Parts: sequence; structure tokens; C-alpha cells
Amino acid sequence: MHLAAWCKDNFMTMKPRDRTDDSLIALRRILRATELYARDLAHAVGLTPAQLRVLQIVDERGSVTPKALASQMGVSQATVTALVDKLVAQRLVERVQSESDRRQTNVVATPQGHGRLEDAPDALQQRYVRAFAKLADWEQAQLVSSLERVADMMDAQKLDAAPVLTTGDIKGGRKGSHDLQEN
Amino acid sequence: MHLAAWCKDNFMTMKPRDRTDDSLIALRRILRATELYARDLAHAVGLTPAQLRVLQIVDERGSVTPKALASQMGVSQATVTALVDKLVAQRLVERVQSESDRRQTNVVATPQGHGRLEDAPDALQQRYVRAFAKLADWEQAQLVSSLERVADMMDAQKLDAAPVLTTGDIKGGRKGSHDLQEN
DNA sequence: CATGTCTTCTTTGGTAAGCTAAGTATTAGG
DNA sequence: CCTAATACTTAGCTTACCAAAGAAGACATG
Repeated sequence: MHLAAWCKDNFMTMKPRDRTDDSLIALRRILRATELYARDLAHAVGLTPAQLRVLQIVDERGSVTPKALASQMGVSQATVTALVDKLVAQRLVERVQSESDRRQTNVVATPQGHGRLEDAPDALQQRYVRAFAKLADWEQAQLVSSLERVADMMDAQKLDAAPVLTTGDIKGGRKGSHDLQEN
Repeated sequence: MHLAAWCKDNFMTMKPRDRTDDSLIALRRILRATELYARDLAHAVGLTPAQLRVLQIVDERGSVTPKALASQMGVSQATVTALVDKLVAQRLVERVQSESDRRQTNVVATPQGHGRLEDAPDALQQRYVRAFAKLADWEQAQLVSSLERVADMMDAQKLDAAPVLTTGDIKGGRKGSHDLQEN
């Protein structure tokens, strides 16, 4: 491409395509970093990533039903049962029957479960938080607003996208296993 | 919390702690949306998320060794072997021996593999892209810069974080399985 | 009270992803 | 030629996940 053309594209018309790519690349880097960290972190705590997520949610909310866990995590109840089993085996959480509705089970963290999280609070966050704290006030504000905007764009998508994507039925016979998570 | 106190915290002192939390929440929402989409998308293409990632990388780079795939994806070579096997079984990629070094295998996409990607280009991106394109010019610029900043904060972290996290050795005898990915 | 229907959770049986450890070739260096 | 390193695969195991089928409480309605 000629230099003149390049200048025109970048300074005059400024195609948004380029920016879109940039944003996607940055997003992928974030995703990737988070994913890799989640593995290391969970390993450091002596749990698997999925188990850790359960423990975090349970600890944060005090008491959760498997149903709620499943919908918050976007997995099936059967999966939650399996994960909770593992945590129960390690005495990190307990199941207690609900008294109002005895079909329900409440999952609660034991003192040990709580302690486990204290020992190694989310390392990725710890480190990210440190960098974030160093930023100037206006930068933090801008970052938050940008991130929320991106999150909104994706969440909003989900609503009208789900039905569309679910037409993936055509090659595999699945029926929207994510329908649950509209709280 | 009393209303007065709330006002004080939010309008007067404006603790950065709140902002950090907000940014983390937004980040989690992004992560979550992406994860759920990856599943739906892969399913729509008739592949699993991991298989799709392999196919995408192979298609994008034309020809990749399992070693490179493993390091780019952050998984072990054995895992790559298994994933490539699946794709080979579906005739979406092929293995070809390298001529310069016959220990190496190059993975390349078949026309069908390439076609499969054309059929369903990244749906999450498609949708996100559409929303992104609707934004005003300055908003796009700000978003990109914010995302890149976050990505930088996380990537930079990785370098000095890895050794720290690897002390998770204390409970399980692992030796940095991610050491590979510094290209 | 009985009966049928929901809901909530667990069980079962199966697939995929991921790891480590132990091969098999192939190249590179004495 | 022999040894060491590299690149990949195989084998065996664990975890995550799902769908389908069960079990048991909740609830409405006859």
C-alpha cells in the first residue's frame, strides 16, 4: 500500500475496522491471561479452577442452593453436584437442608473453607489490583467505564443472540442449556 | 449503611477501592459472556471450544507445529496431540512431516477445515463488532486504549507473578507447566 | 385424602480436556 | 558410534461437563 493511501486511511477516514481488531486483540490477551492465572491460582490453593469458583461464590454469598450456583456459573446442576461433592470431601463446604423447603439444600462454607480463601485470595486480582491502584484517579474512572461498556455490549448481545446461536441445533440436537441464567 | 454515609463515600471521598471492585466485576462479566459464547459458538460449528481454538490458530498461521500450538494455547503437547487427532478424524486438518527436520510435524488446515470457519466466523466477535461499530469515534479510541491498558497490566504481571505463584509447589509438586509460553 | 404435576437435587453413564510419565524417532555433538 | 537433547505420540488417569432418569418434597385440585 502506498504511503499516501495509508495516511488517508488512518488520518482521514480512520476505518473503525482497525480499532475493532485492536480491541479484540486486547480482549483476547485479557482472556488468555486470566485463564492461565486461574489455573495457577487454583493450583496454588490446592483446588481446581471450577472448584475454586464454587468455593468463592459460596463464601461470598454465605449460603447458596445448587440451583443458584448452576445458574450463576452457567453449568448444569449435575455438574454443581459433582463439584460440591469434591469440596465436601475436603471439608471446605457443607450441605444443609433448607427448613422452609426440604427439597432445597444450602451449601455453606466451613471455617476451613473460608480460611482457604484467606490464605490465597485471588492472586490475579491481587496483582491486577495493585497495578490498578497505581493509576491516576481519572484513569481508573475511565477504565471502569470502558470495561462496563464492553461488558454491557456483550451481555446485551446475549439476550438476542442466544436464540440465534441455539439454531446450532441443526447439527447436534441441543436445546439451550443456558436458558437458565436469566435470574 | 446509612444514606448519608453512602453519599459521603461515593461523592466525597470516592475511594478507589470501589472502582477496583467495579472494574473486576466488569471484567468477570466479560469473561463470563465470552466463555458462554465460546461454548455456543463451537457447538454451532460442530466442534468443541478447544478444537475450535486449534482450528482457528492453524488456519490463521497456515502451518503450525504441535509444539507451537501447545505454547500458544498454554497446554501440554500431549493435549494438542489429542485435539489434533480429533480434527484429523474430521478431515479438517492434516499432519505433514517437516522436510527440514523430520522430528517435526506441521499441522495444516484442509479446504474443509477452512470452510468450516468461513461458515461460522466468530459469532461473539460478530456481535460485539456490530455494537462496537455503532460507537462514536472517540469512544472507540478510548475503549481500545483502556482495553490495552488492562491487558498490559495483566501481561506484565505474568512475568513476575509466575515465579511467585509457582511456590504453590508446596502442596503438590508441580513444576511450571507454563514456562513454555514465553516466545 | 389421594393423585398427579412441578421443582430441586442426586445418580448414572458417557464424552472431552487436560496432565504426567513413559515411549519412539530424529537430530546434534562428542 | 554413542549419548544427549528435541519433537511428537501413547497410555493411564483425573476433572468437568452434560443428558437422562431417579427420588423426594411441595402443591393443587378433585
